[in-house]
Amino acid sequence: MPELPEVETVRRGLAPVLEGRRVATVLARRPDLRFPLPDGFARRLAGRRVEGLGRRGKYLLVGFERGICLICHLGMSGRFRVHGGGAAPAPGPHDHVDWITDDGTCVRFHDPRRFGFMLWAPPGDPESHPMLRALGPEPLSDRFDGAALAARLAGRRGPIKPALLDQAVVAGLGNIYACEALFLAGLSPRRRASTVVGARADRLAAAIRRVLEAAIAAGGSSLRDHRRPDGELGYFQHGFAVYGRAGRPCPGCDCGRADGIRRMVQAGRATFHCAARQR
DNA sequence: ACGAGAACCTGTTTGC
DNA sequence: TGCAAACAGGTTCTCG
Repeated sequence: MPELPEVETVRRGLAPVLEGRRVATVLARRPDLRFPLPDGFARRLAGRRVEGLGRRGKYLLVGFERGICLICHLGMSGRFRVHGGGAAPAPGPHDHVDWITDDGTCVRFHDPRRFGFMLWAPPGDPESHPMLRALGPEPLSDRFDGAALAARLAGRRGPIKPALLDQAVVAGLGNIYACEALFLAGLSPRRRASTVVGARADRLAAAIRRVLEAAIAAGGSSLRDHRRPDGELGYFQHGFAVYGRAGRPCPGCDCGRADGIRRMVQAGRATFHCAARQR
């Protein structure tokens, strides 16, 4: 599922029910997700108060008292769901972890494909974890602009679209928003990454920021698995210009081609683009 | 150094 | 209709 806007939607949904509360009970129904659950997972969390929920790229950071921090990744199909007001529904086959807070709210992690994971962050300095340290700039931060993006793309001879999926270039883009940002910027997914400099890099950085902010405002995109923690659907999927729209007309394009949007495969992933509008 | 492809796992969609 | 192949929002490893 989840790219940056979906993870941010999850963070915003969980914060009000977790922050300031104590995790009274931890239920882990299997010992592993993508990786084994970390040492003492249930024991170390039980009874501990949640101080805050953060996010870095697609990683959700759950900060507990006394410097304990859990790094969560939703993989392709992971989702958190909040069940308030009494007993949660009986767990289904892929409901792997429950946290029951001291006011009886159940926060449940569900992940059919189990590409998601939870790991301890280094105490006191969560971002020094190897997985976070390797991340590129946070695209919604003040420091992210065309120059910062171009610097990360310098020397890359492959096409721009797969480069945008590299979390070391910019943190948080996935297949959907990489396609959408390139469309908004008018750049071909096939363009050599190192040629995205100057005004082109400015346009792309601005497009990335714009599409991510719009998606967050819409509660993310719900294609298959993504739900907001309250169970509601995101609705940014209705705002896609190109993703999943092969054979449909290109929106906002005067090229007049009824089959404006094309699908191709790059680095094993589907890429959607308008050949007339993206150069 | 970089990039393509496979692997990880399950559910859903597509195509014959 | 039925079955098998293809495909899915991610990350990491190997190989060339």
